[in-house]
Amino acid sequence: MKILIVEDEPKVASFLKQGLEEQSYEVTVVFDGYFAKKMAGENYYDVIILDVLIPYINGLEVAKQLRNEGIKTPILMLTALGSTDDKVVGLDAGADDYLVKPFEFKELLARLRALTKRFTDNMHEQRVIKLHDLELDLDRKVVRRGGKTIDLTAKEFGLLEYLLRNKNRVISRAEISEKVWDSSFDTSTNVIDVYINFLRKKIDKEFPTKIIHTMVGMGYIIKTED
Amino acid sequence: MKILIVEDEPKVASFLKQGLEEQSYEVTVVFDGYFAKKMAGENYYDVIILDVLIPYINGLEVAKQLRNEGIKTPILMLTALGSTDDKVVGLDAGADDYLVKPFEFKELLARLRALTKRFTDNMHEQRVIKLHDLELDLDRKVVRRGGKTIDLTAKEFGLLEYLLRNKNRVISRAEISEKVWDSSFDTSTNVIDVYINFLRKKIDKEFPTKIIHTMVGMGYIIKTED
DNA sequence: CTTCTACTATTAGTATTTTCATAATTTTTA
DNA sequence: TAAAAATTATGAAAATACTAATAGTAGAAG
Repeated sequence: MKILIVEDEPKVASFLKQGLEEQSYEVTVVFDGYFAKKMAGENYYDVIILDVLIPYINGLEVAKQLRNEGIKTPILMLTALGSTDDKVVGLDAGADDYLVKPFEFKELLARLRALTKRFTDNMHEQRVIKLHDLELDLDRKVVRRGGKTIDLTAKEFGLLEYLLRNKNRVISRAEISEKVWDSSFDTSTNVIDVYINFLRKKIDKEFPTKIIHTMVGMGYIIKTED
Repeated sequence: MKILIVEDEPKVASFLKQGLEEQSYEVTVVFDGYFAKKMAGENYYDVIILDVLIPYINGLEVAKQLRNEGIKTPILMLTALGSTDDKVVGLDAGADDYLVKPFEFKELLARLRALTKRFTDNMHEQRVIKLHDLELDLDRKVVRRGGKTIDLTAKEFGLLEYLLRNKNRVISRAEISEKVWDSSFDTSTNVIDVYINFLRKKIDKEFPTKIIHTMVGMGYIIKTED
């Protein structure tokens, strides 16, 4: 998540930068309106934190001009001026939110979350379960290992997903039968064994570190260490 | 522009209603969380103004539940509690903005403008969905690929739109049935398969790179790479 | 009335899942 | 420790499930 901070007071700027980086945002700081426009125009940011009182071009003007250029990055306006009129002007200039200094850092964080939420909602982050060098991609329904993409059938995928969600834990055949085949366990069949075999061929065979292990008399376990 | 106001204090409610109607918003007022959920679920609103302290289900819970249901209508949270923690909780519950009572009406208006702007801006930029050399034009309801304009029927278009909005993700027939046909999945029909076939004929057949892919036993996925 | 759309029915072909027989391995028993 | 028993692995065949493709029908739209 990339953030552009536009703030000329060094104290505030470094305080923000540090705090946000601790939350693992990628932070860029600029000190005046001129650079703010330039950076926002040339780079992509998830949010812009924009102080109103900055050199050259003030924050309101920066917001207005960015919007005119069609840049829709959410803007959180920051200022020492707390009157309603100031807020109204700021919001109408194109800001999406407005925060009055001094503010508590956790409120800033909450407002940032609110601003970026809509964005991340749409960009549904891809759901992936990882173990060692193996990736199970729940959206694309494929597995990747060592750079290679491996196709699995529906049952194979279902079985591997269940095992991965329960990695480092021995899973009995009865449990697998119930959760993956959703039926009570039937001793007269060895489908599970067969599918374990299928999985091994596809995801373990050509790799030195095996991840599927048999626990004789107990079931199977998925893990990396031997 | 339609607004839902959720506020149980009659004075505040009627003050808001009157003021907003003067600004030519269409206003609906409900007095408790139960009705709020019901109305927001069944009707379309551009913004919801949501008081925190309301009967039955409090505002925070209403916001949370609406978001869980996938309703993304901007929410402006309203409350007498002004502490930072309250704001943080409110914003994290799913609110897009937070206003502390008492507030000036023009600040409310400004924040409403900011909230609806963001929303309507998004609407306008999403008028064309692209993937590779395929364009889905939501205004003209046509598809273009390789310079050619392809006409689709309503159902074909609806299906392709849904798939494109979920590109790079395997979509099950159940999901398609629910979202495109809005009915629960019925195994006794193969409409979906047939429509996939229609789409393939129209948008994939004469092009080397296919974008509709079958994942046997799982559903369909739209993507370019093989 | 004709054309178009949404859908159903059916088929053949293919991919997947399961069963089964046998081999290999591990555990138990003597 | 060696043989027997139990458990698991594997390959191939059989059964089943799934999908593509096409033709046909009812009803809406023009």
